[in-house]
Amino acid sequence: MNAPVRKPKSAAGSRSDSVYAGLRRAIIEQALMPGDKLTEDVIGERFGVSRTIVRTVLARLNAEGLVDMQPNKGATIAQPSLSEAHDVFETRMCLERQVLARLSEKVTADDIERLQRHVQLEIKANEHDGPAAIRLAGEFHILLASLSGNGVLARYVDEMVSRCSLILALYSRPHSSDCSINEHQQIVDALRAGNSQAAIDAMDHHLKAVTDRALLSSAADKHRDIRSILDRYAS
Amino acid sequence: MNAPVRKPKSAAGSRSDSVYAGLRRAIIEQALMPGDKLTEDVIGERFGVSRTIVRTVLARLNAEGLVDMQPNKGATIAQPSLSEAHDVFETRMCLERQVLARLSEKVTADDIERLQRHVQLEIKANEHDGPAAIRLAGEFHILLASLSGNGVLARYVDEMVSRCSLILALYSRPHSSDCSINEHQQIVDALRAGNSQAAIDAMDHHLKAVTDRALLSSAADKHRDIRSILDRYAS
DNA sequence: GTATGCATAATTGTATACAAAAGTATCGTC
DNA sequence: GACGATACTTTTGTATACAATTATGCATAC
Repeated sequence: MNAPVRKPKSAAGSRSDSVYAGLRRAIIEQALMPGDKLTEDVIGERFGVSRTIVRTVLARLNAEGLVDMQPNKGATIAQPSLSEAHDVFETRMCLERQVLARLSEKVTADDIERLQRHVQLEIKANEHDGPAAIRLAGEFHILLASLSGNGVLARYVDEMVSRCSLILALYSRPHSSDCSINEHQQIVDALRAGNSQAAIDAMDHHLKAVTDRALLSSAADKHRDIRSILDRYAS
Repeated sequence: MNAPVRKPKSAAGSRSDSVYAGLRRAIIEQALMPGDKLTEDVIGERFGVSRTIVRTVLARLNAEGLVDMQPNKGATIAQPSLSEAHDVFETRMCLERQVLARLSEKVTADDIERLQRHVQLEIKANEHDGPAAIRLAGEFHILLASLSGNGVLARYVDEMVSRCSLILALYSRPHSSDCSINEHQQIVDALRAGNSQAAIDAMDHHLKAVTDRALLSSAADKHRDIRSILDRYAS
């Protein structure tokens, strides 16, 4: 008997919300890539709003870790460092464990069905792999979090998941889905069976696998730390 | 061999940072109380900046859950509901457990000493109980989180702690410190002894106690002049 | 006394203007 | 051709202007 999920009604008017949603989607679907410059005028022109609006949106994305901002230099899509990536994954795992601990206490048949339908969607989207598949994989986790009934937890999970998109874009192969759908299915199955520990274990295993796929595969390929490169040539 | 703790370099220039810091401190020290109206003109006038700056600051505080904003109605100090309060405490406990799990693996003698010094500060501040005591109690947890070395985790703990100030202000006795210093000392002792489980247990017990103390009685309303309060925080 | 409309004031939402800073191109010197 | 100084362009930081919305006060009716 949860209250209807009220939307956070983010500060500014609905005008900025659509800009926010658009930019966020572009980042998460990896249309905008880490490092890309976000010039206020350009964005404002495309979305048909003034720089005032764009500015608030960029500040918000910056607070969520999706955008980097430097004084007098403007905004770019964030490029999380490897150590930051580890922090994100660790925190994400901590939060999602809690989500499953809560869920296995209170999950309803309705919830299970909704989760199962989502997994079906993922399977379908994966056949013609596109940007939608990436988004859906993340949204599975966000759905779980929102079903947990703890809004604060859900917001943090949401943030962690979207930041993972950036990490994937930086350190993993292009457009590799970060989630094996099989593992999602296992989580749903464990929840349906009412097996709390199995559900948490499945999530644990899943996120460890995601971390490995994301970071261990090609750390050296894409990410280059200028400092360490110079070190090799300084002597 | 961690990189030096870089500050988040929050989006906008240093102009807005001082307004942000001032408002935030006023909220955390409970000079501004939940429900108080935050008129953009008034704040801008007191801090000597234009509404543009104030607006970005309010949006930021809103994103952190310290300020409520409604379209065309403006901003007020947030009044977290009882259910939101529970969500915050639950999430906070989840995060702080992780902090201690990390810390007990890697804490140094230097860290311990810093924590011990902080507890001493708390003891001293508690003698002439003022707003500083409230702030210091929260900062103990923030210090723990920052020593954990996970910046993402630290940011979330920071947010949770400051939102707890609001909850305290709403549901607890005025200016009751949320933290018994004794319990802080126990955590430091457990860390010094290198006893990971004891440290986590101590934190667990502490936060449960905080939750109980927090959600006891109701607050009393007084008529306070926003302007004069802001003056104290505008420098 | 309480309620209802309307005029007025206060406040917010957004665009624009202008100054400061950063970036870029041009040119002369060596 | 490489380097550096200078003028010009672009972009950001902040204030202000103005329209739209909401709150307030006051008179009137019941």
